[in-house]
Amino acid sequence: MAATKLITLMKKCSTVKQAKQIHAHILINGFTFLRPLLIHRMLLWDVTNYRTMANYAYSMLHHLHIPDSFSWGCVIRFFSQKCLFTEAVSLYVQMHRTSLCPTSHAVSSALKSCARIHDMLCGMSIHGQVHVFGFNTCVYVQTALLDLYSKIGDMGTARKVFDEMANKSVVSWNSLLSGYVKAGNLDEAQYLFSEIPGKDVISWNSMISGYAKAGNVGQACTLFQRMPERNLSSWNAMIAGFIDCGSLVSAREFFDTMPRRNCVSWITMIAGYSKGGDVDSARKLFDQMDHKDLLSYNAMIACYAQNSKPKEALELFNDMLKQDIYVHPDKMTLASVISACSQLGDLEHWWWIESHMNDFGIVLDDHLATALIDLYAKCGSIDKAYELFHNLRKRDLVAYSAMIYGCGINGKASDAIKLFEQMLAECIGPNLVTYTGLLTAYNHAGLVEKGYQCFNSMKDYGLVPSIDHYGIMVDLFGRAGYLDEAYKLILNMPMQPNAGVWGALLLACRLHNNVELGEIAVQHCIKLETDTTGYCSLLSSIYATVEKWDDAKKLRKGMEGKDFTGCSWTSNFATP
DNA sequence: ATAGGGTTAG
Repeated sequence: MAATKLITLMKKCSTVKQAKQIHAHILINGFTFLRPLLIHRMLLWDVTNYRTMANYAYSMLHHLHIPDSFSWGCVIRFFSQKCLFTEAVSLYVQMHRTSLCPTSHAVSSALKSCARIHDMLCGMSIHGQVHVFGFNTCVYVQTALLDLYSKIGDMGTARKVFDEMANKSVVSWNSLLSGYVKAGNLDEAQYLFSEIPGKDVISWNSMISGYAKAGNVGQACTLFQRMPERNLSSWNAMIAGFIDCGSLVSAREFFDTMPRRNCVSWITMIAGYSKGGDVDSARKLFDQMDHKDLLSYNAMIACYAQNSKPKEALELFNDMLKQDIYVHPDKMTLASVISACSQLGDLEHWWWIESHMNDFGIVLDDHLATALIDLYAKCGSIDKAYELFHNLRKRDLVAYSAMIYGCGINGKASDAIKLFEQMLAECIGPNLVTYTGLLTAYNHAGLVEKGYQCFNSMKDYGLVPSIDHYGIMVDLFGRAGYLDEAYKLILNMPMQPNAGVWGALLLACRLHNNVELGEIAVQHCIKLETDTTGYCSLLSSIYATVEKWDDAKKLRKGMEGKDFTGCSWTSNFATP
């Protein structure tokens, strides 16, 4: 077959199977020079299974006897366009080892990929190569470089690259602008915005979301009305801005009036309802969506997981896997799903998912491992949790807090304290969640004095104890028999005590048979919660123990006909 | 090459 014929075939070919046939012909005829062209053509396809494509492109590259820089550039650009950033960077490194001179496509795509995965080590080394290979005047490469620094928030370097650029495009301006917006430097952004020659929609949109994120919705609205042309993103930026300011109603108004909507509009709105705790409205919107993509499923599943509806989260996850057009779950899906399993204490559901990890094409990363630490710890497998914790690449605040809490609920107070000290040594500042775990640990170990010291040390880190922290302290004092201290703590709380706090006191009164405080506590509990049978039964058993039969009788009469055996409150505080 | 969307701990 002639080379020209093969080139025509290449232009028509649209499946991997056809490409393989053409490739075979190329090999038979010895037209190796046609391989880069085939790769190039294939990568222009609009296909859904990028990973298969990417793997194939990669293997083609390695079948070339001497891969040329053009082919490398094509494949690297393809990977970065399809969001396979880690793969793109590793390809660039491989190419660099062959001592080929990269194309501008290769360099700019590699820089973009570094920016997305925050691989600054690689990014900066490519920065060095930019000078070596003489891309000082290439707008694409320089803009990608500027964008890299802009994205990680190093505005000084970003500005330096920008100032030294011989040619700037509107993209370069926008890149710098979005960096200032993200850094919250609105003054600089505003000044830059006024200087941009030939602003486009993206410049306007960046400025709008800058004002909206800073809480200045009024100014965002003004710009929105003044801008010469609006696109979908302009509307979406306004919706996101309203949601950031908590005005869900205005967000919904914009959502309803916009001329067209895309997935981003829907997801922004769903996430907004989720943050506001309005799960029903979120689900209603979700059901109205025509084409649900991965991100819309993720938003809805996360909505359930974050609003204490783990069963619904898992149900939706199962629905997602059963769709006609298969939606491939990703790491973010699993993070929410693991959180749901953890809330249910359902380790077996996770094991089922784990057995499908390869099918999903998901590799465990630190983020998922942290979610798993919480799951395993909650299910009592503290050793497995420790194993995951030790295998983390980097232990951050969330990982430490999850592990400390895990130790706390598993009665390993000394481990929790050790972890806390280790965390401080690594200069990671604790937050309220860390202290919840730590206080839980002291509570389970019954270490009253140390626990109280710990509670008082919160202010050293600028932390104000929440109602839950007070609840744990009341429980700790109360169980140890320091009922007066527990009561004093409640009276001195800076906020209104809730049923949980009074309930902890009531339980302590039951343990130590204190009628006076028990009556006070139960009165507050009844005032604060509708389902009060559990509280009453606790009080009644106090009466019974101290042989106040009349009071016990009276109380039981009041509860007649009510079933309090399955009361969730009593099981929450059940003694070990 | 730039804007607008979904992840983990109580």
